[in-house]
Amino acid sequence: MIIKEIENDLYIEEIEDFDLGQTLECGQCFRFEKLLDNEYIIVAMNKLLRVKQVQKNVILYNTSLSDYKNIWEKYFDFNNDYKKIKEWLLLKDNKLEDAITSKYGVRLLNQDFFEILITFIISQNKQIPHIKHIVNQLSEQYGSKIGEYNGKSYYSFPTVESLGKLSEVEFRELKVGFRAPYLVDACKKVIDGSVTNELIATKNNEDALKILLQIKGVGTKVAHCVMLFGLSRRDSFPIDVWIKRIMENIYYKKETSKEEIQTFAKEHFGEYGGYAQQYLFYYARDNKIIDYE
DNA sequence: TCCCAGGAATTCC
DNA sequence: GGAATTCATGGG
Repeated sequence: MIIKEIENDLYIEEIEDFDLGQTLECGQCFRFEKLLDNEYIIVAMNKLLRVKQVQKNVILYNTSLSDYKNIWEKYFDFNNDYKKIKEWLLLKDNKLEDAITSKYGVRLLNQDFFEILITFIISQNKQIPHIKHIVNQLSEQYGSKIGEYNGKSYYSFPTVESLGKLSEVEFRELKVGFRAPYLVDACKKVIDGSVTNELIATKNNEDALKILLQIKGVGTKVAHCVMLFGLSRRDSFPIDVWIKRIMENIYYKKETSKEEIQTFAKEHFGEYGGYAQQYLFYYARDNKIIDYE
């Protein structure tokens, strides 16, 4: 991998195991728009970023080397060795071969804790396009304008201070429905310090989950998503309808409880559970895997 | 009209 | 203690 700063843009050359479209569209992230094939605009980390991929080269437009080193290298997980991860998973289990081969370019983004917490509380029992819409509305109304592209304005994800001021009624105006009180409770607990990034970072998995589960509306699945996407805990294994379906199809050949799948994933995939989960999730959803009967 | 969505809380038995 | 129902909202 070679990094070059040319005028105002940053060029990353010869990057392996990365596909921009797959990484953004695999379901881990909601604040992006496709501009062209292999070209996207992303809102993350209080910044607006236009990115383009041409084969194994990636261009981050209007980005300095220091922003890359301070923000984007970590965000895109570029200093992680996915060749090693995929080899480990495939050696462990060739049942993952189709998913990993098909979704070879997914990287797990290192996203902001509070944004992921709020987003995945909203996500429950919703389809991805609608989640995107609500998070964009939320940002437009309560975030800060961080830039324009093609005449369109973009807004950062709101801070906990600004969302903490909202009432249940104000959340309902964003069409979050029954999740409104959950969002109020999440903000309250982040502000009063009972559920924070810093606190959870010091805990083992079991205790970290317990802390997240204190929030109303955060159950096992959302807690695992927060751990995986918002706290970079790559051994987490969120089990939603798609994961349940594909695990039943690949491993069990019959209807199986989430508890049983959770225990199996922990034993079987260990510290790489999160990667396995994301390859499987994206593959299952993209191929419209159906319930096992 | 009915069914489902990157679920979780509540109620029922 | 596990299974069924309820919770808003939008889309197919």
